[in-house]
Amino acid sequence: MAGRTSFAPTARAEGRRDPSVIPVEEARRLAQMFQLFADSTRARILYALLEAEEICVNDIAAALEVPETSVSHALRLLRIAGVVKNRRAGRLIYYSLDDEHIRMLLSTSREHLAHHVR
Amino acid sequence: MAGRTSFAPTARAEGRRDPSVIPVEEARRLAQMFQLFADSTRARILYALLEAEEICVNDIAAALEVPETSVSHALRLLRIAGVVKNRRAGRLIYYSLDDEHIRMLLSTSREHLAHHVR
DNA sequence: AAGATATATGAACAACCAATCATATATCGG
DNA sequence: CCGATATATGATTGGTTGTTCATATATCTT
Repeated sequence: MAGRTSFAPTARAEGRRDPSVIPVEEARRLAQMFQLFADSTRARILYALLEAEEICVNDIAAALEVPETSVSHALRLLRIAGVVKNRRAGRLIYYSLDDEHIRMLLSTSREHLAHHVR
Repeated sequence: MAGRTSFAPTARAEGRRDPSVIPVEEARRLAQMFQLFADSTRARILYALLEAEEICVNDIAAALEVPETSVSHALRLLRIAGVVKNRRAGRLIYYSLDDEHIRMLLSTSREHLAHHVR
């Protein structure tokens, strides 16, 4: 998969130590997780859940003005990945963020963007 | 762009308040930023920078065993987005993470994955 | 100045993915 | 049980994007 790779000594030859490299498999899973956040619809859903604690599918669709089917597909991916969880209440299914890391991640990201005025 | 949207009253009709919705434009920029993390190569680069503080292009390429040209393309995107910064030292160009939010974001994400054993 | 090293950039192509449409399942009310 | 509501899922498809190859630019050495 990797093509030609450069092994020319550069700064390492000057006495710096190698950076410890994250295992490829872990990087792949991290990237996969970020991919979930890398979509406007899913991002809007996640930030809606960050502020509302718990919302059902149709209310998300209505609030974001996005077709229910899109929301459902989006939630499915997020659910499978363990980013959101749900609970059924009759016909309604309420979604919420799965854990504290996700919440922190979302707010940190929003803060970064706020402070990083380009 | 949005197709048919459901406006059927569900939980909202039962007295819950609307979730405050993140502005579409802000969501778009957040998603765009997450997109940068959503690639194995870029993720590996970012985590390498998280641990090594500062590395030059060739050393990244060597450490990750990825062609230099890929690393360069990856760094370009990250640089434009303000995720990493660089400094030239002769022929070498050292890259590092741009700010503290990025660092926190990266470690939080890794922690989430560690705690979330699927 | 010429060659070597380090990095950047442009273009093209294959792989991936979100939106959509159609349909399926589950729960409620009557 | 039947229609309506709420949500889920499968398939298709147009658009996006990472990798690669080729080439360009910048700096150092001699």
